[in-house]
Amino acid sequence: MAASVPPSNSGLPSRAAELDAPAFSPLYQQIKTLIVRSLQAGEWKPGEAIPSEIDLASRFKVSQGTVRKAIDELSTENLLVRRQGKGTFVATHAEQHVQYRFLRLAPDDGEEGGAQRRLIDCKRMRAPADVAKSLNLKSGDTVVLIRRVLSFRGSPVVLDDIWLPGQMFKGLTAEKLTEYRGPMYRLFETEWGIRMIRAEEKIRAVAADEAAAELLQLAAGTPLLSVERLSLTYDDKPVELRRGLYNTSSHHYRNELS
Amino acid sequence: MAASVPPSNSGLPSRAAELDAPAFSPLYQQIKTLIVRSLQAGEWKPGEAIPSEIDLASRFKVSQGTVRKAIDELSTENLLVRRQGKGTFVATHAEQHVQYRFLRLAPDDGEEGGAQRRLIDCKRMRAPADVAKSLNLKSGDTVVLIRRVLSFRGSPVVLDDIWLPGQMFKGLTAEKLTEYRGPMYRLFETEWGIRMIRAEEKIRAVAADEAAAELLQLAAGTPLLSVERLSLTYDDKPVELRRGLYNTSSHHYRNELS
DNA sequence: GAGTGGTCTAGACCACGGC
DNA sequence: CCGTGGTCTAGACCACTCG
Repeated sequence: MAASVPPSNSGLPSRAAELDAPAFSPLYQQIKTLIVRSLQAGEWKPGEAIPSEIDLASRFKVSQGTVRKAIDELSTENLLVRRQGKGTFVATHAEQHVQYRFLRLAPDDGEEGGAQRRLIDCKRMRAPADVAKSLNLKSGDTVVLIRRVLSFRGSPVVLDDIWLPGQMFKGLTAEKLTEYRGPMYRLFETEWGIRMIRAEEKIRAVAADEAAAELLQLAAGTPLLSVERLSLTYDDKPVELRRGLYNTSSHHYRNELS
Repeated sequence: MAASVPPSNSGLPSRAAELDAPAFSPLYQQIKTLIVRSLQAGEWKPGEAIPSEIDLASRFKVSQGTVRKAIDELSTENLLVRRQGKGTFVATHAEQHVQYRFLRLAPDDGEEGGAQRRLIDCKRMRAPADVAKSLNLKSGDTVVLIRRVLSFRGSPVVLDDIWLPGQMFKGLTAEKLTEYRGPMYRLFETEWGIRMIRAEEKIRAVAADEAAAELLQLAAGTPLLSVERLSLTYDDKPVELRRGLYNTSSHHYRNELS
């Protein structure tokens, strides 16, 4: 970390031997990288507070303002959560102000109400080619397939097929899933230390096939929202492929554009 | 604008006579409001540069850092665009790095390729109740209804019904729409000074009815993505209701979650 | 070289939360 | 009361753009 005198870009990253590359990284960017490394290494766990800005500033030998800018960005990226007067905390999928941070489904009338989960299946198998490709696995690697249904006010609305790298999720069993109270992503954090940071979704309209129709209690051929979600952890490493079918007869997928 | 000495919240807004309200608004927030007012009033037009940070700082009698923070936020809200070495510019739907800033449809294979537009209809009428409600109009107010089809590589993919407040869009005719080259939102900016800032979408899966099926050249009953978009201008005032039907057989709606 | 945004620092003070 | 994040200032220097 460049000290007080000329901040002449003498930090850790950048300075790579790539010709004609910009190869300039501001100090606060380097601090960001260092903080993310610590998060990744588990130095501070989800829900815990990280050191205060002043502490971090002295640790990295930079001014508080520089640490502040780094934390600001990590905060807008939802890796950290600032709480005035209390401190800065590692973001978590539990106790998040909203449960189901990644589920964009909303009831047409306002009435929220929690979801009931029903586990249909949970097994280990060899990854199909397309799944392997999305998860950056070798074809033939083992994956966990979870199939489940979410119901709202008694009506089944979401059918999810969830694919996870078998290597990462050792000991994931149907029992663990059914026993656990709380969001699945919270279980992933506490049990395997895997945090979903962001996700990319591809959405289309499809007709319900026989299997889906039965599980969602509707007629085959009914139009359903198909939501394919690839969830990523630090460094944009993909760790979950989720294929959901949503019955949108009384719910909708909401999105904000800007 | 509070001068150099105690920045004791003596700005323009806040300080309202509302009891037990927080009633504290940081300086940079007040600056933000002032800048938005100028944008709204058309002091700087889309695509133009706004005054430099130093100029604005002296104009508002605050430090450059405070103006900077205000502009930073307006920039992440996509109202302004910063360009190092050149200045800060009013965001526009034209010449935006991507055309169709609000259209989240992507082809399944990477191949981009522009859209062909075909205008089906453009007429003025009394607003249906639901449309009036969404657009904050009185039922019976006149609205413009535009119906059009977007095609990619020759295949019709999107059928849009676009509802606009008649009062705001005086002189909008089918001719104007067909003549104009470039995104519709750009036309709205130049012709009526109306800028779409952000939008909210509700997405569901529906079956194609006869009319939609014919226009999109597919069988009735085919599952389609229904995208209802409410576009807002400054102050979150709704100015467009757009109901789109997307054929997602070779395209998908992409979304980023974080 | 002049002008613009971008980074970094140092220090003062304010608002909030909890002991 | 103290410690935390939040705001504001002032000034220095860097990187980018353009004439």
